[in-house]
Amino acid sequence: MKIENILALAVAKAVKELYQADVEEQQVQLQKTKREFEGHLTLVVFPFLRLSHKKPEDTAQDIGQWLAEHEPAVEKYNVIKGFLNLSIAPGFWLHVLQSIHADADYGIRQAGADAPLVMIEYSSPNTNKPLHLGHVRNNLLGWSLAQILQAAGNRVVKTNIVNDRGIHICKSMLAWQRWGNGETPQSSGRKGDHLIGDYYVAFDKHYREEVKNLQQQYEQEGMDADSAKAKAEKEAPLIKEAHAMLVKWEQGDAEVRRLWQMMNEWVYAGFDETYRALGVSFDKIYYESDTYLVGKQEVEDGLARGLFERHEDGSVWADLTDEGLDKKLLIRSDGTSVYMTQDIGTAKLRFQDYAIDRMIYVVGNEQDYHFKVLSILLDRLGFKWGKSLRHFSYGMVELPNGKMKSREGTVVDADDLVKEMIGTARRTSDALGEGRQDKQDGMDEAEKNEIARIVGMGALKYFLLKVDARKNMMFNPAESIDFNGNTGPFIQYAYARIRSILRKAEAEGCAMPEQVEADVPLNDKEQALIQHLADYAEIVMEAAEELSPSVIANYCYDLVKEFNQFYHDYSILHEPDAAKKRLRLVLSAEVAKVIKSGMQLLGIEVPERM
RNA sequence: GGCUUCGUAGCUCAGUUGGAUAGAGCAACAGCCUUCUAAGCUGUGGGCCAUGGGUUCGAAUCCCAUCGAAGUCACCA
Repeated sequence: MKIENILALAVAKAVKELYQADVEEQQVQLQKTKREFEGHLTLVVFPFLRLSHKKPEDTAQDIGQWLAEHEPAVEKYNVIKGFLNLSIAPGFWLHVLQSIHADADYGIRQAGADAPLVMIEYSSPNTNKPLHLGHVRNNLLGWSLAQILQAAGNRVVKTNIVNDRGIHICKSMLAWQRWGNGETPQSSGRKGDHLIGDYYVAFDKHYREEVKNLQQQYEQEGMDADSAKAKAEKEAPLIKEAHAMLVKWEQGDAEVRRLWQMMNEWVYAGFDETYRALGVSFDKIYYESDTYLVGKQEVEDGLARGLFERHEDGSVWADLTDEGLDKKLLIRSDGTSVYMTQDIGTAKLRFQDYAIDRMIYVVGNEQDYHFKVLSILLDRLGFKWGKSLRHFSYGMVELPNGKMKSREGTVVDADDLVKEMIGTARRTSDALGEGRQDKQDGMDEAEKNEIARIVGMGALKYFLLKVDARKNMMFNPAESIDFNGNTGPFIQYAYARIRSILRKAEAEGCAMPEQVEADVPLNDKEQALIQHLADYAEIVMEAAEELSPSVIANYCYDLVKEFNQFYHDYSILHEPDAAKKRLRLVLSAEVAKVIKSGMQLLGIEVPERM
């Protein structure tokens, strides 16, 4: 049982006996005692004043006295204003440490066969360009959320919806046809998604040129600038050709489909590589080309049931004005489907494939409105899960000079970023290796590279996950990523140091004790560490409930900070008192265990040495 | 303009059922490697928690207004 619960119970009892008043266990406010005061847990007594009819100090004194006499876990207490600071007996902390020590999967709940099934959609790339930093944030958040939900006892299905059809793909296809000379990833040595991205950019470049020329022509014919531009954007030969290609695609034209198939395969091969580097994967991948017709059918059915309206030009709309929203287009006048229609189809297929209890979409906050509408539409269409779908809305990554825009070339490419992080990690390791002691002593090249990969990716992942996902975040390519301070490598380093100590202890023949011995005295830092470890199980549940990887990240950082202070002040291997040494070995091992577990929930690996 | 979200140190960020003197890291300065890995530890300086009201024993946290930023309001996805 957790110490907070034990004390809450005891406090309720104390109030009952002292003031003859009933207090719910829930109402008892216990918080960690601030560093500058003595004690471990602090009771806020203000809520009890109306029961005691006494001053805060006296009330705290009363309750403290009672607890010290009746509750064995409370060793002593002190009162500062309305705050009752309680010191917990060392024996209790040893007991807590033992329970953590005995549980190999401490903090993790196994999902039973009847556990809730959560489907989590993330990544959702377009197949016309490579992944960038924004996608990286999405992928890492999605993966981490899946790990956290699983650790909290849910069954989790990770899914991806690939936007593999539409005008954007046709643009790349057209550009490749026109200027590609049959270039392939193999012939050019270029990663497939980048190759396709190049042609998308090429299309845009030529298209803009056409628009510019046409606009000039229209203006000379007497149009004003704005309408000339609008007309030019529609009339440019390239965009008309792309549209014609899209129509052919929808009609199933064999030639176009073959090209589409081939180029998408290139992109998928490229994405797979990036996903592998990021350490993410999916249980089930959906393709928009498979789901958009389902969505269209669903909308037609809804139309037949009078849920939607068809305009004169043939387009289909949902009227959401009674919900305080606008009217929303579902099917274009030319009969093709839009984004919303496809999402309806995808949702339907998913719930056919899985008995989903909970659906979570990891999608950027620029789509808040979209998911609000999707939820209402699914509900109206009669899907009982429509109302309860959850849009995990995360903020965008901003660059010092503004938003990332692929057209303006202000994107941070995912592959480049990964490469750069790993390279920086390697150079940092090499530089530190030249110091007083060679950290890389005895490592071969492969091992050095593997550590650089783990550390570089750890830095990147931690940087993106430690901040509150809902907020926009700033990424300064020049100086943002650091390997010191509140970073992934800081935590990984602490882990590697502990592992090193444990290896040395083992080599000395000092085996890890099965049991934590009772009656070993504890100093403040040891107690604080145990108290910190004791929170982990609750932190995991909290992270799952709030869907917040940053809760885990910040917990791990605090834990490591605490450990580092301990590590600095006390020796472990050189501790002369054998019982004390055994205790510290257990304590260190448990800190390492929790770090590893927490980092795993963030998708971050920990190195045995670095 | 309507709606949504956000505003905490020079910079990047923590701070959730309202609790003590608002915390880290980076950057600056000053210390600590002859003992377990210095990617570390210790110290100094740095704050009108955007602004103004309100709610109460108590507000960075809850409510209202104002200012500022971002997103969205497409026959793009």
